[in-house]
Amino acid sequence: MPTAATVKKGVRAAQKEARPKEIVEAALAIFARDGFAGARLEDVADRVGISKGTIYLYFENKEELFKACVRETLGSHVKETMEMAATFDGPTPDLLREIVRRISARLTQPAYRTILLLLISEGQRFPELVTFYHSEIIGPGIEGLGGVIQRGVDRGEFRETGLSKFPMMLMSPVIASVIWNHLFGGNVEIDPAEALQAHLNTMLDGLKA
Amino acid sequence: MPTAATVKKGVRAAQKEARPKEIVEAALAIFARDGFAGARLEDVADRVGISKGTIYLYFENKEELFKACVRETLGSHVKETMEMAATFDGPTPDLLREIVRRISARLTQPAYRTILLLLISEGQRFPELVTFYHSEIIGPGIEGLGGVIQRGVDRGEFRETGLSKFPMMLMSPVIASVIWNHLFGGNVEIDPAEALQAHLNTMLDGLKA
Amino acid sequence: MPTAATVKKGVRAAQKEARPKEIVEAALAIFARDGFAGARLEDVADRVGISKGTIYLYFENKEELFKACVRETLGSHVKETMEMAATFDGPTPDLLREIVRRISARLTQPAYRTILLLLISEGQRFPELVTFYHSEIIGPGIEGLGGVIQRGVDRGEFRETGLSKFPMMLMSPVIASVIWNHLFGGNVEIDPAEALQAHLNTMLDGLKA
Amino acid sequence: MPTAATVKKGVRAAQKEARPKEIVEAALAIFARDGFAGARLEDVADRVGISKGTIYLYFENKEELFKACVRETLGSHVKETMEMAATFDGPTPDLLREIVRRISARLTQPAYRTILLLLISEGQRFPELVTFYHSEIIGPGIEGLGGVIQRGVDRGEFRETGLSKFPMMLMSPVIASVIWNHLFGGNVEIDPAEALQAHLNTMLDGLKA
DNA sequence: CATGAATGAGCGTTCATTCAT
DNA sequence: AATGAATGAACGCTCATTCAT
Repeated sequence: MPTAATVKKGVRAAQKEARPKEIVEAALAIFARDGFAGARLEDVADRVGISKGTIYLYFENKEELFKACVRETLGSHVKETMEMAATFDGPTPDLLREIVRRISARLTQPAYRTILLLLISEGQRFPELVTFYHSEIIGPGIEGLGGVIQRGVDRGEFRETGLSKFPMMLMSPVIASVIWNHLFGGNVEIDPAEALQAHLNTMLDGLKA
Repeated sequence: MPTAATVKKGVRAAQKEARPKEIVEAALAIFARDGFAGARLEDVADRVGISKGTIYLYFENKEELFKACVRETLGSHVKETMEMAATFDGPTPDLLREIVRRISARLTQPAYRTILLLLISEGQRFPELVTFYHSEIIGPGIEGLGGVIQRGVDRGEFRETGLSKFPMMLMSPVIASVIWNHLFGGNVEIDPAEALQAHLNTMLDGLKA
Repeated sequence: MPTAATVKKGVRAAQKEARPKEIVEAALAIFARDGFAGARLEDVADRVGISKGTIYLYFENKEELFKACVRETLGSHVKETMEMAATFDGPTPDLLREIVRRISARLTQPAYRTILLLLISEGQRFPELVTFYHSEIIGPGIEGLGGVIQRGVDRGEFRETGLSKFPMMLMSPVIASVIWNHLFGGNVEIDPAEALQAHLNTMLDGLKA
Repeated sequence: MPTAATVKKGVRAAQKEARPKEIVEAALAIFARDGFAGARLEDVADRVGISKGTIYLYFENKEELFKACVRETLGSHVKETMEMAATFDGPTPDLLREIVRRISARLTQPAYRTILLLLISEGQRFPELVTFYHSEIIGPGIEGLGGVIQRGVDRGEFRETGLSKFPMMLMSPVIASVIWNHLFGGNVEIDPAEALQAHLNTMLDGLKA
């Protein structure tokens, strides 16, 4: 039976456990707006409603906070998608569309987009993050997409084209439109899904055996 | 034939005239490495072999120096390419290949790549640069590529596809590969020309009427 | 009787509350010695025994610190003196002596002298301070002194003289002697009180009806 | 017969001789506006229409330039006035009025006012200037005025008052009104001559035997 | 656990001064 | 004599980080 004290403690404990996530979320917003060097930890603290010092109870320093932002957001979605692909049982074009759609959906989520853009900007300064990103996301992604294209060729659905060498290029319209919207969003917004659709349509026609 | 006097004068004058370009080149390297906020003007100065104060003889402040870097590097190459396209007289696929090849060649020049990446990172903080970039490069580029695709459709060489709505997506593999190499260059380098080639081959097949 | 806790808290709180005054005092000394432009905030910090950055926890910038010095020191003494004058009930010469003595006492306090001299030096760069000074000190002072002279004339104690037009000129020997001592103090010090006495004696004789 | 060359040389020589005075005049204006520390030599150079470096052909450094400004402007007017006084042959009040009027006229000349204010602001940093000022202007002035007052007492025109001890206090309304106008000139301008007149009238009545 | 006052290293910018021309 | 490009020391201000409470 929880006493008043233990209840309080429970609230506190819950708060304490939620803190890192709160901080990471706030930090993500500030890093997105100001870049790594330009971001001020005070702005992060203000956004969470805590004091600057508190951040240091959960993260060693600014750099570690940044890394946590990236690691936390990335997750292992691609791996799961690829596992799905392995058991897929239908025409390869449909499979390809589904895979690309999934990755694209992920890439265009606000938090993920932010991370993508931050990795582009700050990647050089955080090689371990890039390595992490590569091993978690990019490597499996390439392998998976490559496998699917090969499946299409093997099943006589696709011609043999240079694309098998650069399967990640299938994602290029999504990446390009994310960047496009980030830069020129104010003027002409591109719908990444639509751009991707158009791109895929053309590509799949081009790939057709 | 220059006299001693003109030579002497020339040395001074030449040095002075060369300064801004030297500084911009050095700044470009430092900005590329450290970002705008992270860059130290002292590093720029050291790279040129001058003192920090000298930078201020040529640029009002850090921000103006950054803008100068962008403006200087961008130039008006796209416009010229598009003017070429207007007078081209042959099969549209060939024209498209040539245009994309040219833009791609430009985009993959080291200085230009740097600017591209810097615009992605810092564009939010320099809206006028983005506007400038849009009006000098992107606007004409879209218009030009769109016209060429339309030309193909008009001449019965291309089918009508969604691509006419997003002509800039033709460049997406180049942009994606530039970013790819920037991030993962250490691991798996993509040759943008080759990636582009593969992409174009597939696309043009897909576009074929 | 304060418990250990309140004492502890008190020490902190007291320290924090005392900081602005400490800084202002130190700044006053440095500004007096070096002028506004010549003063170094590091000297101010050293004088208080804090670090440069700490000043910025209490004052927005050098200019605001300077303004705070002036505002803090000026106060509203003149107004109070003038209110006293309104209820005075005796011969006007005695009243005039008392008023001038009071203002003089204030003007010759070290901090006040410093401010007076700083206003002379830097007033042009801080028009709002001058306006503040005028409205707090000078305006009421003129009005008050003028009223007292008029009182003397009305009561048949003073002749009508040009002095009614420039009542602040009654203070001129004090101002002049403050400046005199500031400049030549090392050589021949003037006792402002004595100078004022001599001046007033002569003036009051001259004013006598 | 001067050739074109010698004429040119003559012009140059004249120019060269005029330079220091030009520079001092410009410097005076800048020092008056910005104070010693705040003044920029480039502003001085711009005002003359020369380059920064040229100043150093005529003055060792900023400090010497400042000193030159003061020394050049001060001159020895007081001494001459006092010599006049020695041969004056009429009622002492008239003599006193004349002397004070002369000094006052000098003190209110723009250049001289500027110097007076600069000495007040910067005197502490330039003790030798203060000494110079004292020996050239103040010392003779005190002695002269004191002598005149004594003359009045000796001739039975003045009473013995404390003023003989502080003869420079006779000038206090002029000094005070110069400062007054410097600070509050925008609001209520005082005519130093008129203020002096009023002051003298009262004083001389008060001094009357 | 949380605070926030304090630190101090660091950077952008200025400007008196120098010196090759 | 005059220039003006270049220097470099200095200073205002910021902010990640620490630590006593």
